[in-house]
Amino acid sequence: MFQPFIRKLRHGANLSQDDEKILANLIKPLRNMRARHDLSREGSEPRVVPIVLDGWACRYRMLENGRRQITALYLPGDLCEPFGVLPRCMDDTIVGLTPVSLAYASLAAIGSAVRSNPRIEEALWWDLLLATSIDHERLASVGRRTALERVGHLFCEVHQRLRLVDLADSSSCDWLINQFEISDLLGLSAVHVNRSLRQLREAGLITLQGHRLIIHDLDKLRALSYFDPSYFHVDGSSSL
Amino acid sequence: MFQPFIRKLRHGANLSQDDEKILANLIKPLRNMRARHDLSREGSEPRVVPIVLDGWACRYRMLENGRRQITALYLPGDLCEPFGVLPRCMDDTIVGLTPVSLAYASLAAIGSAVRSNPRIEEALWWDLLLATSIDHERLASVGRRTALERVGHLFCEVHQRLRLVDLADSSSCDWLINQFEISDLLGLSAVHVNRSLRQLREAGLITLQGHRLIIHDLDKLRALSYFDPSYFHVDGSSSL
DNA sequence: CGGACTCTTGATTGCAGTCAACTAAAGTGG
DNA sequence: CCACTTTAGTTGACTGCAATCAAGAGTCCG
Repeated sequence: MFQPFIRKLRHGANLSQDDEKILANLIKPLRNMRARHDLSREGSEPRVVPIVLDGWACRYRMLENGRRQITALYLPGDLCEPFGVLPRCMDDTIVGLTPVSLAYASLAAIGSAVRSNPRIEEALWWDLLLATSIDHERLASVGRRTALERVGHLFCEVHQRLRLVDLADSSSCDWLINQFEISDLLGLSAVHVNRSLRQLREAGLITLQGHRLIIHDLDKLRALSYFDPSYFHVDGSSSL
Repeated sequence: MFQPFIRKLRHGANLSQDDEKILANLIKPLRNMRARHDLSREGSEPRVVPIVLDGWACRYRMLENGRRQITALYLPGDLCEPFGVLPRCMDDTIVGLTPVSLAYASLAAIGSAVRSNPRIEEALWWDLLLATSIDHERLASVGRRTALERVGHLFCEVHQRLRLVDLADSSSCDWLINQFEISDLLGLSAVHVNRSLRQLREAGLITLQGHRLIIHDLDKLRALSYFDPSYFHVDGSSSL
């Protein structure tokens, strides 16, 4: 049940069986949330970090004129906040993009686990570093890549992230968000996302249907998108 | 000498005199670096976090075709890495945009200070939260705001950040980067940055000369850029 | 005083946004 | 089970913001 979270952290430190038990015990109440329901204000206790176990979620900022930017995408195994702190007041919102099953870990419990166990500390810091690196790579995409490259890069990123938690095979994975959501993630219009998808499809690189992404030629897709998995900070991630 | 760093952290926790002494002792070797010199591989010890004390620096990713995206801007008082971890391998580069004077704090020293002192822990986590929030706001700018709004927003952001460390008055501050660097920060071309600057100048909102930014009408500039300082997570930051 | 940046401006191009209409698919209720 | 509504995806025509190309002016500094 807690597998995605623990499977992810295995990439960040050499965890023992006992370490994993401690991590499993951190995760307390479990909830199923409807899509589009606000996750952030929902902890049964106040100072609590949401962890996605199943489904996809995101964090976004609403701008003026209805413009929206999704600032982070949360997949199974992801912490929705840094593990040591919660914002005093929310300036952005966390919602499920699909129905989500969620666990909560209290800051206090995480803190004592971190203090007593250096491998857990290492794993959680690695996770935070990965989240930052993904943020920065997205900024580089949105700032400097073309629409086609951005869309292709997003497919590569999500595929790689799902592989980290054993939720993707070498050429396919779930795809649970629609074109509007892709556009708000990448700073594009939905119409243009649609055109870029068509190009990728017609180039024979991907198929997208029934909530499933199939990548027909990963190497070509990565080359086209300038996707280099080294920013994941995982050993051997390129051959993963 | 360490003032910017400590002045910044005061916004994150209610630090006592003793807390500030501990922070000052964290900072060890001090160095002056030339502009454009790589800061990240320069710690005298290996596991060490650079802290900017004077001058401006940045982190960037080089993409193909010479495209570049600056992913973070570092002003006096800023930590250039999260305080608990260093990447195993660098996927991006940290350089000075001006001559920079730099301090280094070892991860080990930070760790023991954090463990022994909850206010220091709180302050450092707040700092990390702020860095993330600034990153996300930039992503929203680059993804969803027009060129004029982006440039105006950047002025507001830097002005606000320099106010946090008492390096700006209510209507002016240093401005140490050129138009090329602004363009790589905001995902624009340098030519278009120049045109946006002209618009802001002709609207009577700002003057930019001699490494100095003068904001003639902060309220109007903020309104035009949709800048809302609440994302700084500082109490009363709007009236700061 | 010459050379190197940096800034400025005009002309042109092109990528991506907007508007609009239509199709397909997925719910929903009689 | 089938009309009906809603949501998601698709495509074309047109527009516009920002990129690119190019040339010239200012400014700093050895």
